[in-house]
Amino acid sequence: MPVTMRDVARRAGVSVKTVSNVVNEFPHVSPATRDRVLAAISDLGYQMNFSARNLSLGRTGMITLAVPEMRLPYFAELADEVIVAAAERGYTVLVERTGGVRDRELEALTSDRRRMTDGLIFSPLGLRPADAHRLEVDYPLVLLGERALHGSVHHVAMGNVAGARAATEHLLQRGRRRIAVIGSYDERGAGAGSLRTQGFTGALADAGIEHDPRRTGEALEWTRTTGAEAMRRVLDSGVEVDAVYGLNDVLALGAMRVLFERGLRVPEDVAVAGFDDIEDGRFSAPSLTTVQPGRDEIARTAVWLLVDRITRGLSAGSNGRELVVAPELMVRESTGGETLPA
Amino acid sequence: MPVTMRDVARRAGVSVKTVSNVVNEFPHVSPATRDRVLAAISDLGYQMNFSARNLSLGRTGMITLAVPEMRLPYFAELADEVIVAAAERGYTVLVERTGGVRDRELEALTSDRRRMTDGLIFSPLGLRPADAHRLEVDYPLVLLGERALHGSVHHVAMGNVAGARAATEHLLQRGRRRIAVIGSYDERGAGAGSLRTQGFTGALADAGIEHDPRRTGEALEWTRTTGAEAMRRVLDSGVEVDAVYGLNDVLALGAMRVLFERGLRVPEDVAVAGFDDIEDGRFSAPSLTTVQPGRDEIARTAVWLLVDRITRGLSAGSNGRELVVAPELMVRESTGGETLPA
DNA sequence: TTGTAGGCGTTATCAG
DNA sequence: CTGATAACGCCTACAA
Repeated sequence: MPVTMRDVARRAGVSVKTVSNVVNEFPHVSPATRDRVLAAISDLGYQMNFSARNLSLGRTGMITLAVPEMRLPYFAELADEVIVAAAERGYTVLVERTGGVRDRELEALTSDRRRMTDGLIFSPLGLRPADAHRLEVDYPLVLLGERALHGSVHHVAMGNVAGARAATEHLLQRGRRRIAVIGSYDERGAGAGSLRTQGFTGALADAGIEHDPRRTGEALEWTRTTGAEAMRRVLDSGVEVDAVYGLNDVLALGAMRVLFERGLRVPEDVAVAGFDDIEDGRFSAPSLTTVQPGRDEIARTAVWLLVDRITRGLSAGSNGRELVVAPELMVRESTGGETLPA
Repeated sequence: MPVTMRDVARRAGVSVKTVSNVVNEFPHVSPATRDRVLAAISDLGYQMNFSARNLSLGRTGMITLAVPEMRLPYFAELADEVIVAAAERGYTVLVERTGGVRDRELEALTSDRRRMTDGLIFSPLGLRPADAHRLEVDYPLVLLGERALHGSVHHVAMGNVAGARAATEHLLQRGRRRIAVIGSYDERGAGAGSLRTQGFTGALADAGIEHDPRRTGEALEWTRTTGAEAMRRVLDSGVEVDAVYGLNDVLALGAMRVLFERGLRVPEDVAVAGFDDIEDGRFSAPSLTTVQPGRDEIARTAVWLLVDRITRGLSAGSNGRELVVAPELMVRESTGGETLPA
């Protein structure tokens, strides 16, 4: 039923190989035969069978992007960038959803489905340092966003510590001294949480400020809901707060929502800052001061590194490099910055 | 270099067919040989070659989801649901980004890359009614979110008209009479824009209210930015406004941002409502009244319909059905609803 | 219950 | 520049 190259060849009165040459824009084909073949292709409505081509070539032209969830704005925006960058390199993107759960992340690394594509861009959330060796897989892999896990695996990291430190220092410069932090981390975790917390506490320490543990609002999952809950717990503890640092933007936005409910003004009563620079924060009221981690550069770099490894036939373990993308502080209204004309 | 079934067979001292039987959990295999095969598989680290299997089977176990952009929260959340539903049916999801641009949408429908998967779930934005016949492709296709385009193609629609009408009626019930609408549409478009506008104007007409065209804020793209710009234009026209209906939530949020800038209180001075029920709206300050279109049901239904068509070998054109998912009005603070405990 | 032969549609090799 | 022919790795008959 489906039209094959053989059919096209017969129709055009040439061999299968010639059809293949035409389809793949192989240089040495005489214009005459080429036209004949193209005519046959359009007459018959021929379309390439990718499974066959992939089998023959030993590659698929697809890569997998494994992320926690699309509904987390950071990953949605990341996915957009990855898809665009991949398209530029002639690749198409299969999205795998891990939920940020360790077991599912390990599975994404080893499952059969992984074999459907040529390589993996992987943004883990639940993996622990002890899992590092699991990353030394025998196919092309590029890791995203983390540093603690690296081992010898290729990865593109963001400046978690530096970014959080810059944001915290900014709050200090605004005269805030009772800064709450929203969104804690699993101590065994290797994720952004612990790194950003390092940046936060480091900045406080440098300023000679002691952090009251009641000002820590834990949130294992990073969503608006958990951010709001954590903020409530901090406020309910009775401790005074004149600023809030959310370890990412959705946490900060959830916290800001609670401040609003409690009648606290931002930034007059409480200044707020986040991390990620998602679009929501640019349009919240007030707009959110945050750290732009260089998402587009991260995505682009990851794709290029991966494609490079694919074409050169390198697996994850060999010769891994670390690239760190520099973060940038974006000062907005929530810390008393300028009102941006959106 | 790669381990094949042949290698496993040799190692286990059986035939290739037996290995295949074990791998595919074919019932009639003696436990003894099965164990032997499994041992060989794990010894050798065998992993199935999907290209070969796909070629043989004539199917890939992948479906394509074509959407405008992931960074639009509605589509991000939709993608999550689609990925989960597809996984339940044993499928994996390739994401195609159309940008909502007509040309790219047409290309997604016909390009070679489309052939890499077994079917397509397609959410068009830029197509016009005149393009309807282009949807009668010869592979399994399920259309999302639109009604005007249907033709004879299978599709899952949301209640655009009913939802927008319900939201508008709600604003009227709150005593608002000078309602602006944000987010216009291409008149030739077949998209949600025209349908939701119908719901909006229908409700006004039923209430005997004439719509001042200065209260229409056009926005061809639906983003916070364009919503904010449209809102500014409406306000700058000098026309009075006591409510705003955003044709989707990001438009409404962008508009709300401008109201905030101008010192207008929501909902006291201006009530605001949207469409989509994205997570942002539940945590904005104030929280956003909106229409929940039944996103999870839409995604699940679309996947099941598509898989059904794939397994039954039906192409797009034949025997298309339309399923409409009922919308639900979510009343929140932006129209004076209860303060939700987030 | 297990093995053998043939084909899935393309691409690569190597003559002509 | 073009055409046979043999892989690519797996699956479905059909046989044993």
